Amino acid sequence: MSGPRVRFAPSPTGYFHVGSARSALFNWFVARQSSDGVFLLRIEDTDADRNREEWVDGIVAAMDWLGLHADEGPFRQSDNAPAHHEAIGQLFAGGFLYYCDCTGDQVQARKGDNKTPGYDGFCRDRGLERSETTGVRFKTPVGGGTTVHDLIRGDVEFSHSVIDDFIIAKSSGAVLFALANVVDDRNDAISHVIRGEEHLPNTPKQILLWQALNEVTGVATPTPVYAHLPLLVNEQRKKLSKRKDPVATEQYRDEGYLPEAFVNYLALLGWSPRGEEEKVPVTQLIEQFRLEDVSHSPAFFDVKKLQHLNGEYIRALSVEQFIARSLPWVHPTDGEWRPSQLTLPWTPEQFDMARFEAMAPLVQERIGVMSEIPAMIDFLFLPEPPMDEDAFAKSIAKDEKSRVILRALADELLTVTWDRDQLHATVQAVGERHEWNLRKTQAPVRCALTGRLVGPPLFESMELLGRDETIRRVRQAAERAS
RNA sequence: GCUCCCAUCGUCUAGCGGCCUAGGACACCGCCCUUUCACGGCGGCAGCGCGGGUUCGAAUCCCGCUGGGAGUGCCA
Repeated sequence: MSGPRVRFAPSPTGYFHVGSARSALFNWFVARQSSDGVFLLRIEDTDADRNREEWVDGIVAAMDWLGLHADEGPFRQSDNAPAHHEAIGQLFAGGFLYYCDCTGDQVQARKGDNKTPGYDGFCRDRGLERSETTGVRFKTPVGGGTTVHDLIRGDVEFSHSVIDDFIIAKSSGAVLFALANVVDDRNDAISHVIRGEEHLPNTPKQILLWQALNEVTGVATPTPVYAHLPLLVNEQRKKLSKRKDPVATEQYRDEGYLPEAFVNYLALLGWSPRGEEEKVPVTQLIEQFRLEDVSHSPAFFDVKKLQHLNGEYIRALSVEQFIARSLPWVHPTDGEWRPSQLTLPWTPEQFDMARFEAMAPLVQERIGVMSEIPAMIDFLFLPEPPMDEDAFAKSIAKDEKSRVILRALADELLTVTWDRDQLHATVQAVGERHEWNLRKTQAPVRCALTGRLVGPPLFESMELLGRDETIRRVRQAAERAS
């Protein structure tokens, strides 16, 4: 008994959808559960009008990022065209197909308000020959029905009376998904078809095709086990839309979600690990995952929860790891991956690795995504603090006392021992001299130094900035407000 | 319209007839910690869609209703 053979079969028509990522992940889980399981990647590129080569690269890159490496492939469905056409020949010989030259308008006109869905079978017995206007249709059996055995949903029955004679090849000769997918799954000896719920309605068609192929080829391959995953939906409970919803996996990568966190979160959508802990390493995810346990109802992709989990993963990193993995967002290297559209406020020359390393542990416990890092540390590298005018107005310009304190502090800073504890004591003392507590005093100082009212701990920041620059910024802020 | 799927806190889920006065997590709200913001800790808010059965007993099984979703392409 050999292990499961699963496949992920995306079409390269856009960014790598998070729903696709989850389908890929669940397939990968199943493959990795057996030492001899096989995870196969097949690019379903039969729709020449919509496919673009760059999207293929995108899929591969995104899967690579998530650590979902294919054991076989990536294959191109288009490379299998000869097999698809051979299948059509065999199915024709077996009497399963016919040519049809009806246009959509004609079918519509004939059907009127007939409620039966799909094609009306007009050409079924016309015995048309192949021409430039004929598509190829499958003769769906007239009576009976087909049962889909679904690991997640149980048996789902479809009456043949509601399955029309569907098209399997266009008049151009191009073979369509319905057939190509089945031919390839047979040839690839796929044992489990794990995919989105939207495919459930066309599964009986594919089973019919599979059985027909078994008959005409003389090679009886067992139909695969099916598992249809619940949809991923948005707040409106609608299927995640490429146009309206943030569904591009690439975008999450750019924003600084860690792949291990992303994988962990994806696994939580429609499934849950044992116990009460949700942050679970991928090895345990693989171990515990069971298709039978996947939930039946749609799941909302909750970015807030993703971000929380990501924060947990970030904090679980050692400082060294955190620093190394921050680099693409703070000091990207030529030739290495970097977030697209990343614009750093500082130049590579201005970046100071030592300062970043000193600040890193403080940053690490404050962020949910890596892309938050630059705004927390930019003041360390820029010649002038990036001044937030609202913050300046509120903390410095508004109250004369804050300027008085700033000037007094600048003088004190001239002689104080330059370490965080002394700085702490000094700022506090100067504030208290003017009847301001530390909470209140730190605001104008922080603003003067960092340009903002929120950020990493103040005294460590001062320490790193150095005496001269700190004093200069404090004085400058006080003058500017006068 | 037709076919199919689905239904536990706002969200993701645990629950697979008694362990449930329904557990966890996110979000939200308090409190503590605290130099801001976070992190962390503690606490709180909040749910089995409705109606019938079955059963000694139902969130769990069955039926109906209602609600939501998907499919209904010479797309995948």
